[in-house]
Amino acid sequence: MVKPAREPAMTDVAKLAGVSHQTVSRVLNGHPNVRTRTRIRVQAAIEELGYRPNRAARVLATGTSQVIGFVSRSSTLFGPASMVTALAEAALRQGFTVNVESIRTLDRKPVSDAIGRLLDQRVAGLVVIMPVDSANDALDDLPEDIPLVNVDGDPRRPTELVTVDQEAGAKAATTHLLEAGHRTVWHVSGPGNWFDSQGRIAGWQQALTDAGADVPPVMPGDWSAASGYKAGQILARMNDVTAVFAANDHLALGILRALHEKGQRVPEDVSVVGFDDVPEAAYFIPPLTTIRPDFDAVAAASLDLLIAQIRAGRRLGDRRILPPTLIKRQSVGPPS
Amino acid sequence: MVKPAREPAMTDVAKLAGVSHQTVSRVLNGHPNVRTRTRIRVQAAIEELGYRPNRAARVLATGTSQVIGFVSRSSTLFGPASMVTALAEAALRQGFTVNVESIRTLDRKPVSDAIGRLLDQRVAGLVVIMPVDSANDALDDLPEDIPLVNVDGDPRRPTELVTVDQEAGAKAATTHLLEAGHRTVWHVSGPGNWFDSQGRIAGWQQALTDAGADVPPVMPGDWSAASGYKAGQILARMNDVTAVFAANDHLALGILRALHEKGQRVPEDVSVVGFDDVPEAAYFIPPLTTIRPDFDAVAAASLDLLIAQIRAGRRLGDRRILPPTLIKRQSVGPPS
DNA sequence: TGCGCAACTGTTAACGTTAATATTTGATAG
DNA sequence: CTATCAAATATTAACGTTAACAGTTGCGCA
Repeated sequence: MVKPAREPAMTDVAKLAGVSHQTVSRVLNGHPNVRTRTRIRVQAAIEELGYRPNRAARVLATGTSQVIGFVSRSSTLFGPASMVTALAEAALRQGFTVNVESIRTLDRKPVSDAIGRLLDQRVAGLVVIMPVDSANDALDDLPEDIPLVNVDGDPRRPTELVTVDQEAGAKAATTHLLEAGHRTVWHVSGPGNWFDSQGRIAGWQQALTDAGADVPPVMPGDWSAASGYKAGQILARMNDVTAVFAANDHLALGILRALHEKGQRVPEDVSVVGFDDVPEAAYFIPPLTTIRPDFDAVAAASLDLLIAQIRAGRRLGDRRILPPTLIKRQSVGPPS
Repeated sequence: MVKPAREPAMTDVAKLAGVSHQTVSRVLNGHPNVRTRTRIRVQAAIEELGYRPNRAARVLATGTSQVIGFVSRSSTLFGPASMVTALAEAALRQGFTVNVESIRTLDRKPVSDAIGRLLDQRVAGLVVIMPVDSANDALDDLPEDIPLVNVDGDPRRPTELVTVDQEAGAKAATTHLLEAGHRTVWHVSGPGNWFDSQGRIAGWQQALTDAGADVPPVMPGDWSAASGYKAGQILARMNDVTAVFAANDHLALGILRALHEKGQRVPEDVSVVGFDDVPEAAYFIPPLTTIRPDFDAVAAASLDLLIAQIRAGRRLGDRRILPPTLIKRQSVGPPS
């Protein structure tokens, strides 16, 4: 008579293999000092019973899991959305799994709660995307010793940080436009409370002042094509605008459309550069010159830093600033 | 002397409150038959110690967790990417958390492995996005009684299914074009092994035959703007093409660009309709008429079905086919 | 043949919950 | 005042692992 009511546990395997459950545990965890013959017998028993170790029991016994907690604002923004899957995949390669807490707003309270829920599950470490100030504050509530990587966080904060070099990217974009012969470059920015926005504004300003060019006022946007479109309508009316650096590709898309509607040709009348290199950017009208951050590299670096901390059992204060690449397409040309 | 080495456990709370740990458990789980006075005392003790229950122990004791497993191909496609966050958020509202297994390919083996890892963690249920056949097969390996919802899966398979009504959407798109006066409508499709593609092709054909219109050959694409561009170049060369239904917005973007390059105006010379209503679609040149599926609703429905199963303790065979909406913009007009 | 020591294996006790069962308390009816 | 019974609380035993330690083998060497 079979009794399939309960899933096989370690003791069942042990009985079948004629060893103690501890030996099964040793085989499972690759401990040395197990005779090859017994190892094989145990593995056969595992196979035969279709035994799978119970994670919860392991977590309880060891006090830690092979799970990484991930906190981010729920969003269909290209960057964050790519991060979830890239991270989950990178984690898998290292034998970890990812638990996602997706929150609506980046205020301190919800972020704190989300982190709390993850800690309750004894996650081995945390990767958080905290691109604005309010969210970063929540990190103060954390215990000191939990491994943590902050993606796109406050560069001034002394946590482990992984981020794209926003300033370098913005500089490259701006310089590229100046080198094409433009006297100055306008900028349509992201939301002011995002560190990414701040970095891109800083890089743009830097490039302009380095070149001795005028620094026009920042046109504020919010990452959306809609806000790019609004800014674009204003820019299209001013006849001294020949070059625009948009803080991301969607803003650029809105700008392209506004320029098109006002009869301004790109790049003949106005040159445009974006940021992100979304997969569609190459098919905008015209194909968009843009800055490409490597999101896979960000995910991989985040995981590297996190796993190093997990191994070390403490924070390491490491950080990675990844340089983005300028992708030249047809939206940039000399001024006419 | 304080000993903060160990985190407070239920017994610590019990001691402080002067009750047994079982009473603490009862308070925590909202069981009846606890005197108000003791409840308050226990809660005070919990507060004072900063006690947080250990999930792993609970999972071990109950045999189930408040975690939902999510399996999907790692991808930055708009649909799937939106689903992760939408689902995580919906889950949170119901007191669940989401564990993501993101895999590179939808072959049977990796899908099976991913599901296995989730089962090891005793997830309460599974939400899987299995838009192609090979992946669906992996579902056969599952135990019968684990709650499961299949998003975008095989409509012919007898699992709980949540999906957008692809046929209805495609029909609406095609009919909209026919009603604008076009004699027929061309279709640039998604990859042939996706159920979504199949449904959209079927709906498009149906609408055409219902209207007694010619059914042109399907132009195959792969969801990418690049493949849309290629198809668009071919379409632009044929002078009897006046209307195109693209299987998604990115394909449509590529088509728009190809038409633009060949000097074909949209919508004067050719009308185009997309599918998905990505946030940028309203800023294409021209703004794209498209079909909008409600991804939040898909996520919410998935969770509803899953939770119903979890409560019932078995599969229920329920399914939800959600109707999408036609969003009219400026890429459609009468033939000239 | 037996000694010693490493290699291997087994035994027992955690880990922190919930479930099942036992006990105490307190109110109510007689 | 007590018997009864429900409500409230306590006790004990799982759940399935790993850790710590104890015990047993077997081999090389004297």
